[in-house]
Amino acid sequence: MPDLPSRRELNKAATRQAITDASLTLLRGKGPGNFTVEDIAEAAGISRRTFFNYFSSIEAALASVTHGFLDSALQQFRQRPADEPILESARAALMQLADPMTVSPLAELFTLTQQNALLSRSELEAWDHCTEQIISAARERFAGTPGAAIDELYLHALAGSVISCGKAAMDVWFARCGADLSPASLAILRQLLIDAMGHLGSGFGNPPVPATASSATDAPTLLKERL
Amino acid sequence: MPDLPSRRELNKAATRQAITDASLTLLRGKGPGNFTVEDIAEAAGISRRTFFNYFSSIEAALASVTHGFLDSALQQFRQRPADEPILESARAALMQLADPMTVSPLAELFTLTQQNALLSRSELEAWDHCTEQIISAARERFAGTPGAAIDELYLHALAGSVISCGKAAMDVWFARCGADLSPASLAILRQLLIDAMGHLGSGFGNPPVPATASSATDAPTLLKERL
DNA sequence: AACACAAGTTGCGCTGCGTGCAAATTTGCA
DNA sequence: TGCAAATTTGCACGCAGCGCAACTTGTGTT
Repeated sequence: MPDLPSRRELNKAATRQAITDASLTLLRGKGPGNFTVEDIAEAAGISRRTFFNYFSSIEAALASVTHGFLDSALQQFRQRPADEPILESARAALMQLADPMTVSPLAELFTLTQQNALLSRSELEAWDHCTEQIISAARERFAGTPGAAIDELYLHALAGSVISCGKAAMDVWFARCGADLSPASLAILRQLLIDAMGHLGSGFGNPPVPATASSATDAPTLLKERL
Repeated sequence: MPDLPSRRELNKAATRQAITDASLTLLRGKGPGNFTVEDIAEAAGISRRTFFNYFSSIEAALASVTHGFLDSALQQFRQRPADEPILESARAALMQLADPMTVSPLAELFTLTQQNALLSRSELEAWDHCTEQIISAARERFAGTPGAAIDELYLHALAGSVISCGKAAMDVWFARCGADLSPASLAILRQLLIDAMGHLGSGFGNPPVPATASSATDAPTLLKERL
């Protein structure tokens, strides 16, 4: 099953890639809302109609970047040991986002998108889709434990909160560092992810600047999870 | 300022209301996607063009229900005492959702929407918009405290998680009770909101069924917040 | 009350989206 | 090689969304 890259599959993947590439190029060049599906089709070397065979809208084509990104994070989550605290699994999975190769496309989308409300729709959809998949993944994990009845509320609230914290870290990081992808910038993102999950793990019990000073930027609260 | 309902304001409010009413009626009658802006305009007694003076799309018109709902919740949050633990404020604000008059329109939207991916876009947008407003509200509150520098990450992560938990409670409640608005059903919603905020406040430290049994449906973990 | 001005509504026209359909083209398989 | 299935493409249609220029209605002034 993993080794069947038939000609059809390859072509489809290539076309799909060509579409998203063309979309991103046009987004860079003309800015959001200033190009049409026909422009994309022409740039990708296909017909307008074929575009719609792959994506239902321009936004959807661009959101495929986000989808790919979140899917890989989810993949990380799934292959975590089942006996690990679930927040720790989530943290580890989110951590993989700080890799330059992975985060780079998304960061660019952020730059070009954030001001524009139109595009953010599909982005929200992508994050929401990921939330649902996390719920499934977590449900499967807990299904392994025999006795316990599965608490759907727990699953939904947890998955939603984890995703929210990931998004919060990205938002703050982007507001702070812009499109900077330098190692220093990525280190900040990494730390923001850790801190966000830390806040979540401690029930948001430590409002801004807990006791003594020490700016939260340098040595924030470590992630000393309950195990 | 509160007492200037000029004729123009009243007309606009009435038209706006007429549009959303007509939209909801058509949604009920014909189902999502089976009616046009022109239909709405006709039912509301206005021109197609005027519709677009109020809303940029059908979804936006329907989402005004959600917006109104969340806005009132936000209003509750803002008028909470500033020295109250912030999670408690959020819990109290979300609690007001369990009121039949308030939750009824939203519950109906849920019934008609949930299966349909098209509409949920604007719903997500509404929740996201509310998140941003919570961030602002919380930022203002903390700005009252003199010494502390404001931790944007804390704000974003907190607001996002609170909203996620509210959404999670609504999702689970709806999956469990459907469109049932009976007192018993609303009691369940109320309890789900409490439980969700409880999970959040305890850092999701108690996975499904902590120690001994006792189904989480009957006597779930109470909200014994840190004060 | 008549006026002028601002605010809101409406009709018109245009571009572009999204989709059903059927013909044309490409790929998989025997 | 030739047939069947999958995929691409052109065509056409209805509708969304918006700019624009009249037109109507509310507001405040003399």
